Amino acid sequence: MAKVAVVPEADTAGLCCSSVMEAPLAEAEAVGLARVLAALSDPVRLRLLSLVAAQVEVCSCDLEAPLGKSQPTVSHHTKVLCEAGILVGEKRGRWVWWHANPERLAEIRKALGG
Amino acid sequence: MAKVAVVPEADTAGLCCSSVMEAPLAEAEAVGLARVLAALSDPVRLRLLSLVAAQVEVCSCDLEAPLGKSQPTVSHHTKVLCEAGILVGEKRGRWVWWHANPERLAEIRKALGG
DNA sequence: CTACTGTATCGATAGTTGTCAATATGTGGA
DNA sequence: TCCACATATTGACAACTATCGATACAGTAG
Repeated sequence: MAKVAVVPEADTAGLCCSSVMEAPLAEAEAVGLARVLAALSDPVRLRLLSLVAAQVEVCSCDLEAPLGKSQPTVSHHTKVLCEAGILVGEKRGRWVWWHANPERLAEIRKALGG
Repeated sequence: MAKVAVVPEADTAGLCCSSVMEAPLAEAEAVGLARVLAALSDPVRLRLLSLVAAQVEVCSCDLEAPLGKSQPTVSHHTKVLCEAGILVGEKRGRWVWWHANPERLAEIRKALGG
């Protein structure tokens, strides 16, 4: 192995083929979309995402202060966003650099009728 | 008063002026957006919304069977979606008719970088 | 007014989640 | 090797939520 690690495993599920506003959702589609939206339904995670998106990439250690949260809490939130495919992390040395995944956000908007 | 009642009170908060992807969110913006997204982060509510949106309007009593949930549970979910401004209810006689609020969905998509 | 019916609310319960202190893991430097 | 530091994980706790049975409320019809 010689690969730069992407920290937690992302849930790359394809959200849903059609939009919520078009046709009744199947149970599995609803569960998948709800999972991703749950990742976004927390104020700390939304602020975290906006902080990362505002710059090209941000180190975990630079998130604690602006968020006002402890290191384990920040780690927890980055993990949730990463597993939802919204954030992508890259470990370089001792640090993990996070950047947003705009395509995933586009998928979510599309599932919401965009 | 002689107005056809809109059942629960909708939270008409303006979500946020800018998108999550553009600039760091203020605490209040994050809380408001998170509240609305939390209303969408449940599989039952997503299916409920898709059922309502697929038709012009749907009566509460016609939701229990397709959702497979009890009447109090359906009532709970419609209330949550209504308070988030995503669903609008109109009481006519003994029935409540629900229809989707596409503008609210558009607001949400915009806040998500649309 | 009374009976019936659709909806909302209450109370209880099980499951989930955000938070942090403590600890473990991993990485680079001396 | 040993230390320092960035991050992840664990364990515990409080707060929240989805669910349903029981019940209250609000209209309609008789």
